[in-house]
Formats: sequence, structure tokens, C-alpha cells
Amino acid sequence: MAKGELSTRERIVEAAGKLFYGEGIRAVSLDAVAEKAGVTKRTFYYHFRSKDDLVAAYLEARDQPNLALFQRWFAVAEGDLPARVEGIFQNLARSARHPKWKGCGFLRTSVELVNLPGHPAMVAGRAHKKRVESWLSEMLEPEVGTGAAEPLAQQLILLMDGAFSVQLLHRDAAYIEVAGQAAANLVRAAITAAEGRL
Amino acid sequence: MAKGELSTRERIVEAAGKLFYGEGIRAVSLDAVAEKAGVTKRTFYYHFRSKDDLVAAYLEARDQPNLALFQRWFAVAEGDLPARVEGIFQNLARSARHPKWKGCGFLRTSVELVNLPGHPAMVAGRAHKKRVESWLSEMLEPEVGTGAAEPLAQQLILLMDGAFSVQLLHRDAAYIEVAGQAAANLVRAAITAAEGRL
DNA sequence: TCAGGTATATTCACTGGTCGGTATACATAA
DNA sequence: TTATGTATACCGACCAGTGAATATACCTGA
Repeated sequence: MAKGELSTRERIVEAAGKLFYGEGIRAVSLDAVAEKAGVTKRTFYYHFRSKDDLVAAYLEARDQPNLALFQRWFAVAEGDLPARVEGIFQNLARSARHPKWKGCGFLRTSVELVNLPGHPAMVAGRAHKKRVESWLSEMLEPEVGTGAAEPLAQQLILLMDGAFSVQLLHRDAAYIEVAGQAAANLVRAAITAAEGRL
Repeated sequence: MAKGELSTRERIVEAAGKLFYGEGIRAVSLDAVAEKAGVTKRTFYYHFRSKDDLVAAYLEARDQPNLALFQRWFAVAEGDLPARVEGIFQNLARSARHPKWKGCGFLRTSVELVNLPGHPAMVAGRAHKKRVESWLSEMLEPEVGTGAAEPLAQQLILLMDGAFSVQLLHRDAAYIEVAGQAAANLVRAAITAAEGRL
């Protein structure tokens, strides 16, 4: 396996990722995954114990890149803190206009696995959301204070995941921008409250 | 068919509703629906053209009762407008603690049908969410003004749907209460802004 | 009142196809 | 020779949907 090339296992995860994200977990058969990855189904079962394992690998592979995307959006946004938070939502709205956009893979997977709370993919999903929440909280803390950062980060996550869900239903990116405005409002109010506590 | 009894068609929709909500659309077979309804599969196909038809009927049957629930929660809540909005979320959090609670059936169905935006169940889902949004907007308008009510209602919907989704993933009803606080904050800020415009 | 007909409602048995997963055999390289 | 990896072919279970026959309720005309 030369540098830059993908191992068979990685190719399977990549193929599965595209299909799972595009169509959903239950809608995609292992036959389809194997074909897209260019391997036989038996080869798949050499590398993975089950489809459930593959679903977990799919989400685990998206954890870090997804967080990095939010971080980049936040880093390049201009203006004060509320504006930079709103910048995340503006980038989200831009992404959502892409025809292949299908919402948040973590949330969608959790819907399909709703009766399997212990499923490794559910565990991975929860860990990812918590990681985003912690990072957001760290970014907010210098301006809103220690006690206020965490609940505010949770409120922003709620708006973000709401935007994912509503956009998926309505296919109207304006909702994501409304969420961004709400987020900016909440951050602004928290900053004002923090200044009042000085 | 005596008064108070259900027609065969209604019994099928009721059985399907419980199964679809509890397990998901794709996870439930027509065999399971037919058995739960006490009919044969062939009888099902006498009353419905396809499974897709049944999914649409399932959501259409939940539209009015769901809206009525929100209206009741809002009506019985005490305090000022922000407190009554927050009351909706508190009732939501209470519901979510029930073991059979599985989030919002409309949102979950839209996740499963993400690649069929014209599906009648998707249309029903969008109509339902719009109906809730319009009602909320009407409730808000007297206190926040004509122009502000609609975007504020959308923000509250985003928080509500975010709460549904996050709760489904984390199974931690505290998030719904956080959403309620954010909602109350946004309503309060909108009222203050409206008073400033006088 | 009732015979005959028609539309509604229901049943059993079945089809073609897909699903996740496996048995077995073959290839290659250390 | 042995561990790793791949291929073909297959399995039992399940799934959405169907064919053909039958039961029930209601209507009409005599």
C-alpha cells in the first residue's frame, strides 16, 4: 500500500460513507457498499464483523473532519463573537444549498437506530456532538464567563441541530439563516449579561 | 360500524402509527402492520394503494392532534408570554421522559424519506410544521408586533425541532429545558425590542 | 317478502426479489 | 507451510405486492 493510497478497509469505509450519507443506513445494502468499494461482499466480511461495525466506522471517520470544518468556519469569520458564531450558520446554509447535502449524518443515523441506544454508532454520534459542544463552550468562555459558556453552547447546538432537521424537511435554507440570527442574539445577550456582572 | 368503533381502515392506520412511530418506517413491514391491525396483508392492500400511502395517512392522522397538544400546553401554562412559551418546552421534556417517546414522528419520517421530497408523507410533514409555526406566530403577534412575530416563531420552531433531535440522540431531557430557556430568552428580547419601538 | 344481482370487504397462498451473512476454495507472499 | 486476503456461489429470512376465490351487505324489481 503506497503512501496516499487507501487500504481496502479505508476504501470500504469511504464508499459506505458516501452511500450511507446519501441514502441512509437501512436503504443501503452491503451488496451496494461492496460494489462501490470494488470488493466482494466476502472481502467486506473479512474486514468488518457486521454492517453495524461499518456504520460505527462511518461515523467515527467523520468525527474529526466535521469538527475541523466548524472550527475553520469560526476561525475565518470576521467581526465580533456573535458575528463569528453567525458565520458558522452562514457557511452551513451555503453547504445546505449543495444538492448532495442531506443534513447531519450523525443525527440521521441516530434516527434510524433509535431503538438501539447502545449501538456503537450511537455512542460515536453522542461523542461527536459533545465534542462540538465542548469546543464551542471554550470559544465562548472568555467573553461570557465560565458559568454561562456551557448552557449557551448547548443552546447554540440546539439551534444548529434544529437547523439541520428543519432544513432537511423544508429544503429552505432561509431557516438556517434564521437560526444563525437567533444564535447571534443569544450570544449578544450573554455577553451583555456578563458585562453587567462585572 | 357502530359509534365509537373504528373502521378497518382506521384500525390499520392506528396500528401502523404505533409501529411506525415506535420502530421507524423502513423497520416495520406490512406483515407486522397487518398482524397488529388484525387483518391480512391482502386486506391492507384493499384499503391502501401502497405502503407509501399508509405512511402519508399515518402523518396526516397526527397533524391535528399534535397541534392541539401544543395549543393545550400553551393554554394551561401560567405567567407572561415568555413563561407560557417555556411551558410548552417543559411539557415536551415531561413527555420525552416516557420510555415510548421517540422524538417527532414528522421529523423522523422526513429523515427516512430524505430522497423523496415529493412523497405525500413529506408534504404532510411540511404542512404540519408550517401549521404549528403559523399558530405560534399568531400567539406572539400581539406582544412582539406584526413584523417580528413570524421570524420569532421560526426561531422557536428551530429550538423545538433541535430539542427533538438532540434528545433523541442523547436521551437527556435536560437539553429540552435548555431549549425552553433559550426560547423564553428570545421571546423576552423580542418583547423588549417591541416596547422600544413604541 | 324475497330472489337475484352488485359492490364492498376479506381470506389464503403465492411471487420475484433483496437482505445480512456464510461455506468453501483459491491465490499470494513471508 | 502458514497467515492474509479475495472470489464464487449460496443460505434462510424477510419484504412489498398480487391472483383468485369467497363472504357479507345492500339494492332492486316482482
